[in-house]
Amino acid sequence: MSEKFALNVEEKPVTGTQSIDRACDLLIRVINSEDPVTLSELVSTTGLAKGTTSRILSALERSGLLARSAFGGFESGPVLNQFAVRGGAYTALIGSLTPAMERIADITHETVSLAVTGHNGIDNIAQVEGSYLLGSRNWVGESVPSHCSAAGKVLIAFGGASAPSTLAPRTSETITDFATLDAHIRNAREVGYAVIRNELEQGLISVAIPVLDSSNKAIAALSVSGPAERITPGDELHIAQLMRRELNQVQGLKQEGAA
Amino acid sequence: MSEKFALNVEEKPVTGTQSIDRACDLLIRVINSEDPVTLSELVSTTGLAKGTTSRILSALERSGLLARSAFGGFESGPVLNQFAVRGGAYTALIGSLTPAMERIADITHETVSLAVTGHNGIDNIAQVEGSYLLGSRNWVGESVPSHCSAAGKVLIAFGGASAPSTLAPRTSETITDFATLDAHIRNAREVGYAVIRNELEQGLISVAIPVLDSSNKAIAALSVSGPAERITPGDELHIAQLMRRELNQVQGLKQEGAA
DNA sequence: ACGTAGGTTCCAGATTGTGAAACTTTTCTG
DNA sequence: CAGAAAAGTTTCACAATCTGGAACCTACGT
Repeated sequence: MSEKFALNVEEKPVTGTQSIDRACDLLIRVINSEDPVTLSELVSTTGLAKGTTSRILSALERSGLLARSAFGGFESGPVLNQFAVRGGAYTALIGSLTPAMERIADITHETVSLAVTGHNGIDNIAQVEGSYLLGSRNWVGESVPSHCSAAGKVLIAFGGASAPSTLAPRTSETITDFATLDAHIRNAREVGYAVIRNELEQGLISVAIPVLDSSNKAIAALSVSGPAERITPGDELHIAQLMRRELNQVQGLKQEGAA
Repeated sequence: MSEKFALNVEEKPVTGTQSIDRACDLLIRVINSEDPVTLSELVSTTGLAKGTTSRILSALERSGLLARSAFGGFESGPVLNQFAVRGGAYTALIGSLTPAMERIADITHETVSLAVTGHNGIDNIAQVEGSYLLGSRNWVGESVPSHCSAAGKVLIAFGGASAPSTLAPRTSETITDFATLDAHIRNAREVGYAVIRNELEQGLISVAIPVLDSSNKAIAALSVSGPAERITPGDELHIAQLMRRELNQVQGLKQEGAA
């Protein structure tokens, strides 16, 4: 269960859904874009035929998933915006962990983040700011590769995510070989927490622990992040223990996974 | 622009997107459902073939739009959940109006709501509770038909929504003929606000004003709701004026529509 | 008024999606 | 714990559906 980092290059052809795959791709491109995206932009980035793209986007608009902004260009439609105000599936998790995150931020004065396994990396879904002026900006809604994120390492270590198939470097210290990553994962599994030091961004340290369900599988990761000047290697264990202590006081967490 | 209530029964055949339409329909059914939905449930409610449904749902899952819950059944996937934590497209609007809504709730002690035109009716996207114990429950994330909603009437009156094609009754006092609805709309356009009295639910009164963009088109509706015992016909004008006064103090609203 | 870019519609053709049935897996039930 | 039933997946031949190039519209900008 841990030796194998065999590249998941199982080339499943997956046939019978060309148009739906294209529609999903277009939909995701639009909703992940900050600003409205025009038809032409989508045509050139996807390489699809203009007519095809127009037809698919019209179908998505007709269903209410997308909408056309007043100034031309597509953006998320009423159906998805309404879904967003309802809060999506992470609301319960965020709600139950926010008090603990606030206490950790109070004590450490550093930024505390909550992350889950996303479709393409690790997704940050909540964040509580510490009191230091020098701290992380708000990265809620963003994704990072799992191999250069402390949250990613614990999620992999505790069965909440699978190892990435490629290890793209972000800094000179990013882990780029599977043996080293494996070592980090094994270590995380033993000590119960994981760390990144300069692996995502120069000077950024992050310590993460897993949030486990009733079967001890990670459903999320809690982390504290700050500059290398403040978080020394000697602090890592203490931060992890603090997080674990606060997390243990959260009620009803173990039920979440089994509900 | 106001005489015509001609039923929009333009039977556009719309061809060339059967599979995408089906995929959108399935996706929306899943994300609008409170609990995870199983394949069989979707097969029986949509009438699609089992194999087809399975294939489409797999494609949606592969893209990350849907996910399979631990106990079987489909639910919103990481891509959409991540979209939700980012807040969707209504965040800016809600953020700029919340202070005004809170002031209105302070003064009236009633529930204040914000609604926009949705894909299928009027969507409630934000709500501030008044201090009365007897008040509306939280209906953020829910939709109501436009003809029996005060917000719906002003949205129609000020070009933010089109009149519905059918007038389904909700109570004995729901407007069910187009002539009466037209009269209400015209009146709303003249006086600048709209009211429902027992038209959505017995005993529920609601007064709404439009939130206008730079071209005086309604982009949303602000409303105060409460029981008939407290909100008398004589109060309606005062409530509308109060809302207008508070809304006029909101900065930067007129720009929103033109941004 | 003219030209250009952005977007929609059309249409013949074949690639793609379809659904019934076979097959596998999971969940009841006695 | 077997045996049955329900739930879900895969297969396959067929043709209906989707495709993409080109023609056709707008709506700007000059």
